[in-house]
Amino acid sequence: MTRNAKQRKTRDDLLSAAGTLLREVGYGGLSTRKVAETAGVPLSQIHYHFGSMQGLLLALLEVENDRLLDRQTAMYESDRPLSEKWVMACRYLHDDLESGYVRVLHEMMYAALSDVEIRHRIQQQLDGWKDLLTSVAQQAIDRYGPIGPFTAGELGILVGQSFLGLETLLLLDAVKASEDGYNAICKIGGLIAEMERRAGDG
Amino acid sequence: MTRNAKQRKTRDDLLSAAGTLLREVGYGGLSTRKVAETAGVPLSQIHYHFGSMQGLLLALLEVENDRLLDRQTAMYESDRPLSEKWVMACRYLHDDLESGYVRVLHEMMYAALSDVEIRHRIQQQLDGWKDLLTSVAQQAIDRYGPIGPFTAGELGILVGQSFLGLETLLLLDAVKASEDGYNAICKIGGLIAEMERRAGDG
DNA sequence: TTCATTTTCGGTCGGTCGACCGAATTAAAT
DNA sequence: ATTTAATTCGGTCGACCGACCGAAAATGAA
Repeated sequence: MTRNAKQRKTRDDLLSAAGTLLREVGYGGLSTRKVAETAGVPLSQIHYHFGSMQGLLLALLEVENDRLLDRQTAMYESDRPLSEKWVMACRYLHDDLESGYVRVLHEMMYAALSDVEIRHRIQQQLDGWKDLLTSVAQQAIDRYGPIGPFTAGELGILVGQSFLGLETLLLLDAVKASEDGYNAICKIGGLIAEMERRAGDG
Repeated sequence: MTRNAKQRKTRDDLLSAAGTLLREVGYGGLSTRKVAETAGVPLSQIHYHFGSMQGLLLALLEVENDRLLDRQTAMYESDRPLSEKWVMACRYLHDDLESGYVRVLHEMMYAALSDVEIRHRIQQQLDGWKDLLTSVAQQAIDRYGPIGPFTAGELGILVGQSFLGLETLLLLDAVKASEDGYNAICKIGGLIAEMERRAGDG
């Protein structure tokens, strides 16, 4: 293994360990020592590679969010009907919840409440999600005409914040609420399918 | 001041101080000493009145949530048209955000991710919100007929999780997103008004 | 007043935290 | 082979944490 490869491995191990711990013990339960121990690397490597605990978390945030946003973007760029894309998005939600990614991202959002640098990053990434969902909504409006009184931006965000809120419910294991929440979101896919059928291109 | 009154004052001061600090420095920035200092009472009073830091937080959670849920319940029980109630709900959201209550409740939700006792409380309270919103949705369905393919429970949660997600965006100062989010939520009130007009009882 | 109970108080305990340091090790350059 | 720089490592620093203690004060009953 070359020097650079080894260096990168240590870096990745630290990022991976931070993600694992974030899922297991949450943001408040994180510590440099636990991360280093979980990664199986010396404590000092955290400061060497990321400068500080915050630096590590910022890097982790970027890695995790890019992963999700890229996948979602690719999915929406495929040329399936929108209703199928919606079903895929619902399935992604389910998968990401099981894998722990949702937990990681939400932990970072809470970290953002008390850390301006993390907040700025989160804001940029939320902008990315808004742009994606808005463009999807715009395509739907272009094809099927206006949807209620909403602009594409409003529609995109309405969808986004519904998913966001549902994620919160699911993370909290609010069973009574989250079941209906997931069903409601899924049924919206049915509404989209109906819209496609009326336009004759389902 | 009687003995009980003084005792209650100390208790309330601690709860109020915990809320203040939760708004200012977040859950992670809390400490028994800061709370005691902010409240202007000795450190040991926290353990005397609440047994532990967690006990204090559970009490705070109850106080803050009851306040909001009671107000919202009373508002929905008034006999204004639903569209007006919706506008009120949007105004409450705005007020609660400015006052910091939203921040406190969301900080507690974050804490709930890593603390089972807090999580159980949060779950109970989310159930309370679901019940309220579901009954409102049920009334609307009774009066105006089915709304899309949604049950009352699904509709209530759909609304609830949209507000929840919007709160997250607003807390994070995700300006680009939250403006459209707030507008979209408000416009739903317009849709409700239209529904009322069609039924001839707006 | 005397006494028992509740409440308040300052102080301290063991423990964990993030940050940092200087020595040791490794890899590349000459 | 020797030098130089990059990287790894164990260990330690001061700061802060929640929990707890025993003494002291306040309170109400006798």
